[in-house]
Amino acid sequence: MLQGNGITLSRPVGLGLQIAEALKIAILEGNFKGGAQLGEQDLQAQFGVSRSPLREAFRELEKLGLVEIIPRRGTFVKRISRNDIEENFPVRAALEGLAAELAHATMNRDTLSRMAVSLQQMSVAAVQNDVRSYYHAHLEFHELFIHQAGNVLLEQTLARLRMQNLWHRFSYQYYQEDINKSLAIHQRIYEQLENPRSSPGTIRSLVEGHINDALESFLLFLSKFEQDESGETPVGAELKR
Amino acid sequence: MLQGNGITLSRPVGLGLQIAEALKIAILEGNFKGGAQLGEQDLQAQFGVSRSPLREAFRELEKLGLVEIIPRRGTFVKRISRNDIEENFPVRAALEGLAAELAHATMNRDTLSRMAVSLQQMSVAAVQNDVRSYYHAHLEFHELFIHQAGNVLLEQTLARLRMQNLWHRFSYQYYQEDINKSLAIHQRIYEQLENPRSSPGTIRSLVEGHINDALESFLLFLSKFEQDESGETPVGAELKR
DNA sequence: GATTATGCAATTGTCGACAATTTTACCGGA
DNA sequence: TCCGGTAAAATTGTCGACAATTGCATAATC
Repeated sequence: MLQGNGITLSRPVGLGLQIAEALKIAILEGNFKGGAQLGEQDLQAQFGVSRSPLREAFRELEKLGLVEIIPRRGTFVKRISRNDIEENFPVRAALEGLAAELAHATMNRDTLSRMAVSLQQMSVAAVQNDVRSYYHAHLEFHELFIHQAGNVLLEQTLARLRMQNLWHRFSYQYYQEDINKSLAIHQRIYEQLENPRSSPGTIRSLVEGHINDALESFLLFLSKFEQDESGETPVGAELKR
Repeated sequence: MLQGNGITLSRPVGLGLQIAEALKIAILEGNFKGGAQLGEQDLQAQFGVSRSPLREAFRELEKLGLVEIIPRRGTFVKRISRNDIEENFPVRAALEGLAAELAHATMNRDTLSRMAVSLQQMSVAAVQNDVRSYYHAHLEFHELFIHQAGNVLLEQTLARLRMQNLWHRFSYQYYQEDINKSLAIHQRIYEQLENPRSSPGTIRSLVEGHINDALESFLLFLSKFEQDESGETPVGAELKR
C-alpha cells in the first residue's frame, strides 16, 4: 500500500500533487484570509506552473474537504461553520469508537508502546502547558489506534473527517482550555486498550463519548468568540485577525 | 443546499461533470470489462471532447471511489476485492447505526409514511420474487432514515461508502439469496423507528447488527464464485461473463 | 433617487500541441 | 530458449491560447 501508515512517503511524482501538498499545509496553517480565494492566475504566477496542475491540485484539496469548488465561480477555502462542527464530531466519534474497538481486538506490544510514548509526551506537554506539543502528541495518539484497527477504508475516512475540522492554529487555542481534563481521559483510554480483558463495548463507548464530550466543550469555547457575530457563524478567520 | 435530497437536480453545468455522470452510470451498470481501462484517447473520441474535461471527470470519479488514478499510469475502474467488502461493511454499519439513532430522535410522520411505502414495495417485491424492485425499494428505505438523521456530512459519507460496494448488477444476485430474511429484519427496524419509546441504543445496534450480518451472508454468497479463483480475489467481472 | 439595462473586465472552461515517461516490441547475446 | 538492452510506440503530464460565462461598473430610464 502506498498510503496507510499515516505518512505519505511515496515519490512525489506529479506536479499537481506537490502543489496540493503545499496548499494543504498553507490552508491548515491558516495562511489564507477570510475563507475564500484561490484564484488560478495568482497561484499560477506564485508557483510558476500552468493552470492544468493547479486545477488538479484543487480537485485533490476538494477530496480532502479543504476547499469548495463552485462551477464557473472558482475554488474557495472551506469556511468552517458551527454547524459543520456539530455534524463532524458525532460522525468522527462513531468511527473512532469503532476503530478503538477493532484496535483492542488486534492490539500488539509495538503499538501499545508507541501509544505510551505519545501519552508520555502529552503528559510532559501538559505540565509545561505546551499546547502545540500536546496537540501533536494527541493527534498521534489517535492515529496510532486508528491505524492499529487494520481497516484501511476506516483509516482513510477518518483521515478526511479529522482533517476538515483540525484547522491547526484553531485547535491550539481550544486545547489550552482544559488540557488536563483531556489528558486524564486519554490515560483512561490507554488503560482500557492495554488490558486484554477490557470489554469491547466499554472501549468503544469510552472513545465515542470522549469525542462527543469534546464537541460540547468546543462549542462552549466557540461561544466566547461569537459575541459580535450572528447568523452565519463563520468561525474561520475571527480567531487570528 | 444544492444536494442532500438524494437527487442531484442542480444544473449540469460543466462538461467534465456530465462525462463523470455518464461514466458513473456506465461503471455501476457494469459496462466495463475486467477492472482496468479508461484510456483518455478512447474516451476522447467517444465523447468528442478534449482531454481536460476527461481528466476532471476522472478526479470526480475518484472522489466517489469508483476509479483509481495511478500517476503516470492511468485511470482504472476500481476492482472490488473481498478485502474491500470486509472493510466496507463495518464502517457502513457503524454510520448507519448512528444515522438510525439520530433519525429516531427526530422522526416525523412524513418520513415514516415514506418508509412504510418503501417497506410495502419491498414486501410486494418479495412475494413476486422481483429482486430488482426489492433492491431499489431497499435502497430507498435506507436513504430515507439516513436523510432523516439531518446530518449532511453523515449523509455524504454514507453515500460514498454505499456507492463503492453497490455495484448494481452485482448486488442483485445477492439479494436473491435470502430476500425474506432481509424483509423481516427491515420490518423490525421500521417498528423500532416508528415507536417513539424505543431505546436509541437498541435501534442503533439493530441496524448495525443487520449490516454486519449481511456481510457474513455476502461473503458466504461470494464463496460460491471463488472456486476457480485464488489469491487476489478480483470478484469484479466474473459474475457477468 | 432607485432600479434595471448594457458593456467591459476578470475569471473559469475547453482545446490542441508539445514534453516526459512508461510500456511494448524488437534485437542481440548467452 | 531465455534473458537483457535498446528503440519505437503509446500514454500521461504540462503548457499556452482561445472561448464562454460571470460579476461589476457605468449608464440610462422610470
